[in-house]
Amino acid sequence: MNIFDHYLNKIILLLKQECNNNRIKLPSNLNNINVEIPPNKFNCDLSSNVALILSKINQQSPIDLGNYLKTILLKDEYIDEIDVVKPGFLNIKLKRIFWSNFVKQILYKPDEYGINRAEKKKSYLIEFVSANPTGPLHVGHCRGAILGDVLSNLLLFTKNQVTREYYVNDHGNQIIHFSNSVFLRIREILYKEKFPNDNVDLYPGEYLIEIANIIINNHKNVKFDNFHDVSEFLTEQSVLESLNMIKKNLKNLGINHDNFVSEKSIVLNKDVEKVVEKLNSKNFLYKGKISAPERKQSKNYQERDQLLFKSTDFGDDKDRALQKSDNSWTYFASDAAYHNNKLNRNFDVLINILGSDHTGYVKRITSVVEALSGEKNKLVCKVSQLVKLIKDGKPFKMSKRKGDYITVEDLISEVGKDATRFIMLNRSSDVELDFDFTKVKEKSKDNPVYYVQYCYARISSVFRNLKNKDISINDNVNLVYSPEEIKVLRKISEWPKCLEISSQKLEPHRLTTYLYELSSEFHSFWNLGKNDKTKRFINENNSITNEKLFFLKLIMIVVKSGMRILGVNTPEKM
RNA sequence: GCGCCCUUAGCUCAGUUGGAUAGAGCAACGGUUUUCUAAACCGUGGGUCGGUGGUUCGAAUCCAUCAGGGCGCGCCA
Repeated sequence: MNIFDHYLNKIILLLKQECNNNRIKLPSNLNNINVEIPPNKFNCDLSSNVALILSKINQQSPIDLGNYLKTILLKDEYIDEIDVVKPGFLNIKLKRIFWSNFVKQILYKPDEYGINRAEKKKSYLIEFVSANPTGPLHVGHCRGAILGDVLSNLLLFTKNQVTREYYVNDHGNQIIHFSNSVFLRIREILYKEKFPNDNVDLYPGEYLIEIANIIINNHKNVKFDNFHDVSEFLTEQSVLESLNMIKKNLKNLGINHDNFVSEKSIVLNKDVEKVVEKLNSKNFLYKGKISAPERKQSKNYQERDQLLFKSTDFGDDKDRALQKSDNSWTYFASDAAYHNNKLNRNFDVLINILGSDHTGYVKRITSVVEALSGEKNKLVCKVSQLVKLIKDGKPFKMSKRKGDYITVEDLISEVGKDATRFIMLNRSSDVELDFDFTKVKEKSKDNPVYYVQYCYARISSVFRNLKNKDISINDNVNLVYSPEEIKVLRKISEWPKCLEISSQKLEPHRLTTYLYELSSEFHSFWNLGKNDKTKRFINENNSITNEKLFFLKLIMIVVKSGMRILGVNTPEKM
């Protein structure tokens, strides 16, 4: 249960009663009234702005109104005291019996904690990674991949339906260049023909040699004399082998997609023609010219009539081309077809995770989805900003042209899956992220991954050292918690709120922040036991009180489920 | 020139969707281990929330505008 929502509802109910009895006036909109986490210094459990919101309409000062509301709220069986503070906040302190019930309630249904059953559940399609099948994943793909995966976990945890999808761009010029590169590598291996290093269209990466070797070994009877003769076969095989590499990378990152949708199959199925027809019938297409880009370098731009989609109707800067000069479809056209395909599958919400280099693409694709579906926020695009790699205090850049970029494989073998996932989510996706190899590998409190894992390991060690640990929960047990323990319980009580905001805003980085804070509260409490034996978990009889046992279990539940959503392990020993 | 993102302590960043005296970590300095894991804890110092104007009981948060940084900007995918 979310105690903040719970008390907000209680307060609103009481206000309505007071209003019916003509003792106070209420505005038509009560949405601004809230019950929040109080700032740390106040030592209370809940905080509400009711008096501030209602003071105007009731023509009373917030403090006076607050004092009146206080007398009403104190009738609640679990409210211990209320302070009316400066501008007019009500700071509410709950009785110890409340915390006793709170703990028991979670332990009755540990798997349910944090899930808002009242909330409307939706079905989501999350498209993420969708890197071109022209080689293994590199660090640049990593952040978006983890973001999409954890977002999926999060929405699933809160009982929504989620489909994880990868769009395979196995069609178009890039793929031709790619399979041509594989062809030349095959020639290099078989006939010692030198691979041309000066052609910018070709893919220079070393992994192409690997792919070439696999294809040679699997198809010994195929002759690689002329690219055009084998191009179809070779493209298929090259894409297949790249996808195998990518899937292996994803697996090592702990990511599993439900679907891989092929662009080629969309094109061959004439889905592009269908979507063009659909857009045309809705009057969103026309033949016309678009202006040259405003950038200084592009001087040799030639205007010509082409088939355009009216994305400016939806707020885009310019209308967008669907056909190239050779009358083949643009990437945008086939992507429109793919999104139409998504819409036909009847999801409530579509989410695309994109890298920052695709920001310019967001408007046209949301526009076309709006045009096709008639719904404004049907497609939500989350853009994740760049990752800056740092090693030994110095940034190091990767360059795709030279083919010497850092792969996901390098990353994982260097710092491990857990640290990679946690650190990639340690910041809001809206800001650039420093990924410092030396720091991420560090095993100390400076490294948030270990800090949270260590919290779990410490709790596990208590259970290892205990003899009697199976005390069953009982309605009649009244758990009496100390102020220090209640401090930790308050943090526990914020968990459902954290989950709710994270899933509403699609911001999983809030989980890492929360887990770090919870761990910090726990470590502080742990260290109190150094000076005060009564604060230790295991007492002289090598046993544990109900309070402490349940307290530990609670923290374990939250840390474990939080880390599960992040896809990070919680080892019992460190 | 246009679009998106960012600007908060010396550094890296949170900030509960407009609230209270703005919070962490790092770095600096000082302390804590006969005791459940010191991969930890406690304390001290550190701020014009990029600038300016506006909206209101109240702004880091919303609006306008300016400045600085990042990413992108024909039919490449």
